[in-house]
Amino acid sequence: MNISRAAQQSGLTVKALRYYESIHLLQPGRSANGYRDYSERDLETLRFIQRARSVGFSVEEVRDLLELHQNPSRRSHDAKLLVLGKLEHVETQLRNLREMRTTLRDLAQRCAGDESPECAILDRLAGGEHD
Amino acid sequence: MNISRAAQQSGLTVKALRYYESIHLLQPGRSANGYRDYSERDLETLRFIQRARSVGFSVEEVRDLLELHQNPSRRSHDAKLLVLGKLEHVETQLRNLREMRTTLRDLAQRCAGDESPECAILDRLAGGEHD
DNA sequence: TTAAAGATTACCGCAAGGGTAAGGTCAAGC
DNA sequence: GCTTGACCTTACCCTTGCGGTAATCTTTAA
Repeated sequence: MNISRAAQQSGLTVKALRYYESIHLLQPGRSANGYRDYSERDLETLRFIQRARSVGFSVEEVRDLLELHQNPSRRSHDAKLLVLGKLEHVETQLRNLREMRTTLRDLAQRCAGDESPECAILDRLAGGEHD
Repeated sequence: MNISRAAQQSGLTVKALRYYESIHLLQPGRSANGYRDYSERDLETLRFIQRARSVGFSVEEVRDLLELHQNPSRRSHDAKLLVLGKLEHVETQLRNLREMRTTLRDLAQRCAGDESPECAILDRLAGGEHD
């Protein structure tokens, strides 16, 4: 199957597939005309990659996951460690974003948002008094 | 004041200050020896930048905020729009991360995490049955 | 005097592809 | 046979926000 169909069937982009080949994450075969030729097995791998990426894993982490996936003598312990590590990372990001949200809400709430130049947002960012 | 002190006093890095100059966000003066020379006003601007960045604004958004800050005939409406836009963006990210967290927790919970190769995480990523 | 500390510019690198150019290939319609 | 359009190829630059390193001044302290 050619690249655009593989992209479509996996939920990835053509650019991404070519990129994954360039970093040796997934090497499809080639047809006689030089076109990339994705097998059914390649497609399953692409779907694996897509799912892992959508959960937040980096491409390098996906590489590790794929290796485990393809290794029959793996220990589920190792896969779980990757997931727990990512989970922790996600929770850290969540905390940071919640803090940002609080501050942004606070800023927005104090600003009239009218035609006047008087603006609590800018005052605060400038280090103005808090309350 | 020289660059390292300005960095220290603003909570930014020396590299960041040089970068901000290179993109014309803040142009400090120069001493006779060619060293950058940050004034007190520059320092306040740097602190403004630091606060805005820490709340999640991109450098280009900070540029807009600075412009408003320095424009006496601004309308607070414009500043508020920037904050509300950023708030929306942060909330979108929060939703995405919460979804990732749910999936990751689900994955972790189903995996024994022992010495066996049997692993629900890898099965799921491979498109295995759900429940 | 000399060595350490701090400054300068310049360039390469990251993540994860997106965008575009210049060109080969393939199938359909005339 | 010919052309057109859709699809494929490689190659190279762009993005964000700096971090790291090198080679080269300047200043400061011992």
